[in-house]
Parts: sequence; C-alpha cells; structure tokens
Amino acid sequence: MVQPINHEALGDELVRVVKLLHAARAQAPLPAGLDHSAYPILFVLGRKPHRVSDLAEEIHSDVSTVSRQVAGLVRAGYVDRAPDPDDGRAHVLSLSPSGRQIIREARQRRETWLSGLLADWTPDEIATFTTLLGKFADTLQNPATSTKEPTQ
Amino acid sequence: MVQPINHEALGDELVRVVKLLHAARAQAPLPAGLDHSAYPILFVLGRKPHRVSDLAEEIHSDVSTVSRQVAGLVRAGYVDRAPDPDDGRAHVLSLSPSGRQIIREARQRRETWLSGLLADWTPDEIATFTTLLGKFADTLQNPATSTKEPTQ
DNA sequence: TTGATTGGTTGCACCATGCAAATATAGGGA
DNA sequence: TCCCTATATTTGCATGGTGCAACCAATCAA
Repeated sequence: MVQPINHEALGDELVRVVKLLHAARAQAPLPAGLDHSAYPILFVLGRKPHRVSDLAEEIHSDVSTVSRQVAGLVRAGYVDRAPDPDDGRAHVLSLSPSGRQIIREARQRRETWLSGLLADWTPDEIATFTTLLGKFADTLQNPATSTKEPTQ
Repeated sequence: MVQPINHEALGDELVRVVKLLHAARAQAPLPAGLDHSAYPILFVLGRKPHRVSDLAEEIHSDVSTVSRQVAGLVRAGYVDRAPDPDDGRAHVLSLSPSGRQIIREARQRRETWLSGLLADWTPDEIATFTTLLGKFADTLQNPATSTKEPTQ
C-alpha cells in the first residue's frame, strides 16, 4: 500500500451532487397526469416492452406498486397493455405514441438544461466527466472486489 | 456555436449513477433506531447546531416533518435539544456524543466502501473524478446562465 | 397590556408502499 | 384428461411518512 487516497472528498461530493440533483428535479415541471415515479417506468419501457414483474425488478419496487403505477399510465394513455401471446397470465407493457413523445420531450428538456448548466465547461471537461461517470456507474453495477455498503 | 456536444450521454450517466447509488444505499445496514431520513439531519447538525426551522430549510422538508424526525433522534439519544438562550420559543439542536459517533462511523463505512469499489481505479482517475464531480456540484449550486430544469 | 408575529408541536388527511390474499393461467405428472 | 403446484397480476389492507392547518408558547412593538 502506497498511501491512502482521499475517498472522503469523493464521498462528500457524491452526496452533494445527489442532493443537488434531487433538489433540481423537484423544481422540474411535470407533464399532465404524471408524477416522478412515472419516469423510470417510461424510460425502461422506452428501451423495450416489459412485463409487470420484469418492470418491478428493474425499478426495484414491489410488483403491486408497479401494477398500480402502470394502471395509471395506461389510464392516462402513455402505456399500452396487451395480453402476452405466449402466456395468458402475463401482460406486455409498451409505450404508446404519446408515451414515446413524453420521454422524447423529457430527454430534450434534460439536454437543454445541461447545455445551459455546462455552458462554461470546456468540451474536454465534459467528455472526461461523462467518461468517468460512466466508469463509476459500471463499477457500481459490477463491483469487482467490494464488500461493504455506503451510507447517506 | 461550433458543434453540439453530446449532453445526452452525460444525462444518461447521471441518471444511471443516481439510480445505482440509491440501490446501493438501500442495501446499507442502519444503526439501531435510525432510518435513512436521519442521516441528512445528523450530517447537517454535524457541521453546526441548528434550530428546527433552519434544519427544515436545509433539508427541504416541512417544519412539522423535521420536528417529528428530530423528536425521534432526541428520544434515541443522538441529538440534544436545548432551549435557545436568546429566544425562549426556539430550540437549539446539536449532536450528542453518540450522534457524533454515528456519523463518524457512517463516514468510515462510506470510505471503506469506496476503497473497495475503486480498488482498480488509478489515483489519477479518482482525483480527476473527484475534482469534476465537485465542479459539477458547484455548477448545480450556482447555475451561471441556466434557465431550465432537468427531468427524471 | 394588548395585538401581531414567529418557533415549534400536534391533529388530521392523504398518498405511496409492501405484504398477503385472491384470481387466473401454465405446466407437469398420474 | 384431471389434478396439483407454480407463476403473473391485481386488489384489500395496514403502515409509515408527509404537508397543511390549527394550536400553544414566547417575543416584540406599540
């Protein structure tokens, strides 16, 4: 071991960023009939259709919770529910055209927001930050040798 | 304008990291008598004593909510409540010794966790990531020219 | 002293969540 | 083919956390 690296600063910054992003998100305007829990669902469905149980797994929520959330989105017309042709018990959920429109707009708003926010960052900084953030996400997703869990 | 930078990738990674951090935190063991809402309060009080209303502002929660959370922490012995010498209506909340101990341990766990997680990152990568994350937090905290809000 | 203001707590209703029971369908043996 | 068990989903119910509003207590200005 050479010398201990200062992970404390990194931890602090992570907490700070998460907190600030949370605050920023709370300010964001929401399309009619949607609450914040809807976005994860719509984004996941945007990648590909899912069954309720798969969706629940993906979102880390209980199936019953997702079932209710989805019911709302179906009622609002953002999600289509079709019986699974292969399994009469299951339903296949997919984005409706207006659901697709919603996430397109959301993505657009996010991009605009980031553009303004990062106006005086250099392209190089942005690229590096994106890369490292991705690497960090990869590390989180697939912890190689880790054993412990975080706090706050 | 030279060429549009790909903020979409950055947005995606941000969402991904937040989501993964959230999942990781959900796994973390909690000291007796604490729930996750306690940590922000303890950390804020760790910096300096606060009154209930200031705490509420800091946490972005309603005063009544904070009042109840604090009551629990006082009951559990992590927070001391003293009448404000300058204002008989107000209380001054501060960390008790065991409260201080809790956040010391939490910080320690977080550091250990990060050490394991980043075991095969180079010191340089870690340093750069920390710096850029800090810069991003600064930008979020003090948006220079921005107008819009994020999504998801 | 009184009235208006501010700090804090408590009553109440609301909403989201998870567990468990209920329903419906699959699918694998007797 | 007929059960019996397992799985997908929905719904009933209880719980917990939240914010608003009413309330109590103390301050401050007139």
